[in-house]
Amino acid sequence: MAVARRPGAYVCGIDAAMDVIGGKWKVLILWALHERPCRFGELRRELPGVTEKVLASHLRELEADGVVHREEYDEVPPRVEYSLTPRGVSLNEALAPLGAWGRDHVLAPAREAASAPR
Amino acid sequence: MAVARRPGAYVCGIDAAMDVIGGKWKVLILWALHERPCRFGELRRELPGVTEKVLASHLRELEADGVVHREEYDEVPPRVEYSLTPRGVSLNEALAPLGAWGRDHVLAPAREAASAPR
DNA sequence: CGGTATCCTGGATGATACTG
DNA sequence: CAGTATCATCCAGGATACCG
Repeated sequence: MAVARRPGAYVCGIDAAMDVIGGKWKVLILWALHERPCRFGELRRELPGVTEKVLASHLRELEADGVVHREEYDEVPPRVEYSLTPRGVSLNEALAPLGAWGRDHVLAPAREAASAPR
Repeated sequence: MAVARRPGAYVCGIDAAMDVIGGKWKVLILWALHERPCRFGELRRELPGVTEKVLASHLRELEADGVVHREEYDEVPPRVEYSLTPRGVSLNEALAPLGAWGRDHVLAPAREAASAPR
């Protein structure tokens, strides 16, 4: 993924968007920030298993893609807060149908067609 | 990605869905099949740059996830046709807003809010 | 607290050749 | 035509350590 927004070569909008959310933790970061702005340490706790390096790298990419805003407070101790930009909010909204699909078709195995709702 | 549908451990529907469409070419395969059923060789031509191995592997995973149907005709020469299942169609529909977002926010650089981002 | 700097590994992807 | 088999490569992601 590195820095999303590869030079040209997008076939359609979907793979362009995939390039923005293509990191392993990116949609989860967006999901967490969707609920409220978070500090670095908070995000780390929200995403069990992510390393600092990867979290920092994903945040920088999301910032470069204009979906995450980074607000740095020049205090001691240092404080940085991440939040969604309007673009990030709209991305999250565009992701919602996909989330619903995943819930219905991946997370809820049975109870799809019209039979045996457990 | 291997075989999407990792054992548990999904935080929300979105990353579950991401696991299904997480291959480099998967959304493009879905996009191509959305227009019409395709044979293996057709798909290969639709996706310039994909190798046979990766295409076959992605197709098998999409089939295992129930979004692609594989119809094998026992003829000479051999013929196999891939198409979307109803589940695949709904996945594609869930992907549409994301595609629209990518078009508006990644492919079309300017002309967004009312100013000049980037 | 909020990172950066290195080094490293595994899995996804690619190239090529071969088969039913 | 529609793959499979093998080998090579690339790089996102992870582990660890250190810095302002």
